[in-house]
Amino acid sequence: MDVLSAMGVYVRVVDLKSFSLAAAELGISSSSVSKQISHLEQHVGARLIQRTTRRLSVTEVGAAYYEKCQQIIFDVEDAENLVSQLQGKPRGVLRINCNMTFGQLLLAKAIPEFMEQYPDIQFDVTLDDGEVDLIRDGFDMALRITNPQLPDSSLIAREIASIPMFICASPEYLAVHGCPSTPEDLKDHNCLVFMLASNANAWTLADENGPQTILVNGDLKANNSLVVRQAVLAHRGVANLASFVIERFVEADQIKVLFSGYEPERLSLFAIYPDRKYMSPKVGLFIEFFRDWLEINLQQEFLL
Amino acid sequence: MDVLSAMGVYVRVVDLKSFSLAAAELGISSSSVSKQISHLEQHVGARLIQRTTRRLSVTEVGAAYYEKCQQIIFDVEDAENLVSQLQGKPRGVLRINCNMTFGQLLLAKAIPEFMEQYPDIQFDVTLDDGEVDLIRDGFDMALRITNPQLPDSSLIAREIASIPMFICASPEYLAVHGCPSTPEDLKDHNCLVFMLASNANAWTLADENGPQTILVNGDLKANNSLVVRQAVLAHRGVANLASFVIERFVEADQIKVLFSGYEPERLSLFAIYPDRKYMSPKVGLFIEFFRDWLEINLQQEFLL
DNA sequence: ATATATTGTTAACCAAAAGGAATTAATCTT
DNA sequence: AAGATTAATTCCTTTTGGTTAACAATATAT
Repeated sequence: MDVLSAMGVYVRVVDLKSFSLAAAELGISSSSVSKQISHLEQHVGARLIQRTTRRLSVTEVGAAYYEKCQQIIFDVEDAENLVSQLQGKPRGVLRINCNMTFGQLLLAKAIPEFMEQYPDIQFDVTLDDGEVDLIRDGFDMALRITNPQLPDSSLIAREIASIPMFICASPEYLAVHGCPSTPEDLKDHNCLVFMLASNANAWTLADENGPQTILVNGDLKANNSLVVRQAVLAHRGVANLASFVIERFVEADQIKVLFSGYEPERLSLFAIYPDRKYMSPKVGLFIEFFRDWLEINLQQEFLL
Repeated sequence: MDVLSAMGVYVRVVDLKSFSLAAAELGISSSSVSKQISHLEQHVGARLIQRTTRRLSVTEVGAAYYEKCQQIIFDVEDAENLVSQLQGKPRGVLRINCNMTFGQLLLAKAIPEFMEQYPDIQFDVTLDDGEVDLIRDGFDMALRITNPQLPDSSLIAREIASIPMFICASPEYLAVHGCPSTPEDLKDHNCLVFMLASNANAWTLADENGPQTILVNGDLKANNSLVVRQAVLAHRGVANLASFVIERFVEADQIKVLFSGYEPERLSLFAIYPDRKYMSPKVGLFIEFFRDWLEINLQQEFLL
């Protein structure tokens, strides 16, 4: 039996508390999962998971063994990273997680260029805006846009770009509703918010007197900034969107940037990766590449 | 591929610096070893061993990976020990190394009794008097008789018995050569030495005035105490032998114990095992058993 | 220098194990 | 009680790991 792969299966089963979910995630059949767990139990000489057809519970022994398995799998990866590092030839699959819209608009463009340069690296890209546990979900790294605050946990978060935000609206909307000139004026406008951060409708604007935060209201909240952008383009209201979301439309004069005297609080792009002794060279390499790529392709000053 | 077993093979190949020796030791063909190493190299994406048909050298990458593999294999065993421990059901093979004569005379008797009691434990016994590296040679534990001095290294050495030594000779020898009564008298006798410890011909005897050490000479040195005993039985001279080596013959009056006023320096029996977080219950169990067994079966006072 | 022995690699082949699909069994929900 | 969900089991196919034998390369002995 391949003990190591069985350990991997076991860990996923315990994580997901389900044979079938683990099977789906690992891309194998549930019968295979069942067999592997049985074999592993036979191998260690103890029942690891108490299972009825309907529910699983990890035994005391199983819980202790689970911890060990996690560590061992981690160490095996570490060893392979070490080799890869000493070897100087990055290889293998880079499993990357990224925010939805940023991924669609920027990461999606950067990856083919990177792959051109490093043909021995494969990509496995997952875009979503939910909470991610890198280790649990098996990602090598994540790209996350958040307020520039320090993320938690044992992960390393490296800020690789600062994302300018812009309060904006369509010319047509402004023609009808007027152009807000002070932050206070926003209270009288329909503010379309991209709702991910907990306080997405608190917009912070800074001028030479320092920052101020305005609570805004409107008739659309969406968890996807393209939905918000679409509403802006349909003249529905004012939004606070990232430069990369609107740049094309600003250049085409379909969207106007407001508040030239103020600067909305920027967001930060963090590259997040596990803190391991030997980082996979793939990860380091891609982060470097992407940082440089963004410096060229993220037109930070396109309308300041 | 079974990465873990390939790691095991790799470690042995590096240890022994030979594919064929590793194959022999692991009980598989050398072609299998060759394949596994190749697969492992392919898996990690680097050459681990630089090989001509005649000589091996571990690459820089291979050396680093070797360390990792050792640790991983160790940790996997540790995890299984942990399970076994929590489980309370000792299982599996106990690989034990022991001194030659002690093993033949005492360990050999104890093992069947132990197996009677714990039928789920198998034994793999190796007797020799050479230097042993538990980890390298894959033993779970060793039993070693030495002067009561602290052994080195990262191993745990637990003294489980004190072995009385006796200066002895056959009645026939004594009739011809006389009976030595002071340690100094030994200089005039043919002293047969069991030659393992570096200073085997320095015999230390203690009386109420404290210990004194005598350098003895004779015409036989052997690295096996049964050879020495045989010489004693053939009236060749005086020897310093462990109680368990001569007891049968003392009881049968074929060997006489000398120096009732003195006590030769005792040796200690150490149980030696790796210092791991989770000791295999097999090991602990057997040590306990054997200590108790020796207390009954090692007739420490049979002729004092 | 030539022959010989040793050692790792490769190829062909075989047995055993792993993996998948479909069926069965168990139990939770309604 | 019926239906739905989930793990176990069975049967079948594919893959892997292993062996033997022939081969290539390189020390050592003569």
